[in-house]
Amino acid sequence: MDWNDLRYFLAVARTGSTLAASKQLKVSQSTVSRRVTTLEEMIGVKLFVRKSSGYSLTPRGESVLPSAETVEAAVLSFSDSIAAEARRIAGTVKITTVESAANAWVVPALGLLRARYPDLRVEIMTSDQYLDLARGEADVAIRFGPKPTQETLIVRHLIDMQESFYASEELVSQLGMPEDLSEMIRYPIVTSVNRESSINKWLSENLPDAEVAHRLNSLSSIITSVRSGIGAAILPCLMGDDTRGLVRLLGPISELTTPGWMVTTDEARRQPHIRTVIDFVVEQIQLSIARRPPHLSVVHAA
Amino acid sequence: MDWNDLRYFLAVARTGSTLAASKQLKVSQSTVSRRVTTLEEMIGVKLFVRKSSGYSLTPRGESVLPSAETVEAAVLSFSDSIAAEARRIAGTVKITTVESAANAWVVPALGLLRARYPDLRVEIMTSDQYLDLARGEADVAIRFGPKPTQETLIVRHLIDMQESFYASEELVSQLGMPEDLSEMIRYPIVTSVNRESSINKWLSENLPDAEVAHRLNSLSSIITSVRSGIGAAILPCLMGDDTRGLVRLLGPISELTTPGWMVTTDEARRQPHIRTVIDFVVEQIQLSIARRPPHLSVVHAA
DNA sequence: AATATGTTATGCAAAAACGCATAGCCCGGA
DNA sequence: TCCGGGCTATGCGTTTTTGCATAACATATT
Repeated sequence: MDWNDLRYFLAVARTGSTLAASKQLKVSQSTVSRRVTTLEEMIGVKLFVRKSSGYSLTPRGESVLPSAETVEAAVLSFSDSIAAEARRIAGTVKITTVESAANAWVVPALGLLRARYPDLRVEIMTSDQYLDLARGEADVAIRFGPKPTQETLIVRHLIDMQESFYASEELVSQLGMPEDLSEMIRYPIVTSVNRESSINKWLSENLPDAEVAHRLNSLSSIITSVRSGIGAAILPCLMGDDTRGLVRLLGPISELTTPGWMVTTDEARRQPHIRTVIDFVVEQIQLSIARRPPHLSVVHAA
Repeated sequence: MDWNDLRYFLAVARTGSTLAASKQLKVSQSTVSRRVTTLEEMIGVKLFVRKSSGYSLTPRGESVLPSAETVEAAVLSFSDSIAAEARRIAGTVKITTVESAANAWVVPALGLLRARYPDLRVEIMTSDQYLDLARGEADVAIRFGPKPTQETLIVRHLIDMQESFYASEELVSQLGMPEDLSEMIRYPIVTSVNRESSINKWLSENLPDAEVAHRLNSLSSIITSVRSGIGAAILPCLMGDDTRGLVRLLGPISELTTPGWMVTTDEARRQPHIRTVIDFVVEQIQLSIARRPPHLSVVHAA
């Protein structure tokens, strides 16, 4: 016997028709009709009399209704016990990371997190500087670069952040999709003002003749300029892949791949609400990686 | 949330592995694995820790286990209340009908009837004579022929019993499948000894030149002789279609089609156990008609 | 009386679930 | 150290389930 069928039975018993029940259960009327029939066949009891004005309970149906309601109450209590547990997770968690990771991972996860743990608050502080976890400036950080080594920090490897060239679809159709790095000189480059950044260093080493059209000081403004077709830029795949209108030009640049880390302190990790957020965000990151379309999968450039 | 998933949760919690649970639930291991994962995603709680030695409950899983067991108990009690109701249906019911209907419908239904109503006994008396319902010689009769008219009897139309020519597959491959009635003269005929029977009358009118190879006095012996390849016979489709090795030669013979009736007395019908048997048998007959293969569907001969 | 609303059951195509087969992991015993 | 047994997860082809569209029917309303 199918336990789910009891829901259909209850809904039809209450609404008096498979059509009304289907709306309540948010399935099609045909499904309700068929599930109820299947249930009757399984248990060998006609529960309803079918008229063209609707379904009404037979005496036998009437007599088993309380039993079905007991099941429903038990399931509700099961759900409640989970929700109650979730409510015990409460408090505020401060997360710090760079703009791209925040937008790609943390912010999108917030909706589901809140649905699941209504009493949890998250504060996100995007910054290119490292906030000091030990001093309590934040509870959790997602950081990129070499693995943090301070003994007081608890570090968990997340994923490598890859960088790649991006340009607008329009620009690509004008200038043509480059086959290898040398062809990138066709593209004007938009990049950051910080000449010491690893991206700019890589550019001057590997693409010294490129025409740098503009230098901007924030990632989001670089993205905007790329979308508007001004030129190509090296962007984190995290952002480039999720930005409509942008096309990845070449594979990820292996030299610019940097590992990402979930960092926290032992003290913070002991607090249930912080731990909950960490686990949740890590899980969401794994999921978002898993459902990435195959053509954007993580492949190192040749 | 899927109520069924609670069963998978319980089974895995009890057996300690998806493989063992799958055997207990008689589904595949992959299904168990996937259902549990889906449940966890739905409720947003990791219920198990997965090791290659099996699944073991997390603290959260441990804490919701009692709730799930409550649901299970409620479902069990639901089933029990149905079984208990069925046990209240008890007694002996005497059914009389002809051999073909008994074998085709009543006997096959007995297994399921007994599973559903363990305290119900059925006695089947096949007879070509009508037993007297009013005198209590039987409680229910399935009869063929013109609609019974006695006022004291309650009559319900079942289905028309059709008759058709049958022969063994072997004989058909020798003599060839007849295209129309005239070609039936190729076949030796086996029929009943009773020259007044409607079948024999029809034969002498419609196939006067047929060679009657044998005359036998019981339907089952006629069938046996047809199966052994002695000749063709006009048989009820009910029996011919369900007998392995027999092939229907032409469409049903419309003149020989006789309506079938479920007959009982008002007094008998008032008794719950008799009524139960009637309803059950009628239902099974409808089902057996519904799942008849299309090439044997009820079509009148041209 | 015609019409609109609400209802059921069912054919058909799309979507989801399932089982099979398999690769990989871990642990205990030869 | 290697093998065997029990376990998990997952790709793939097949079966089952679902939703959509529809026809048929009853009921109330215009």
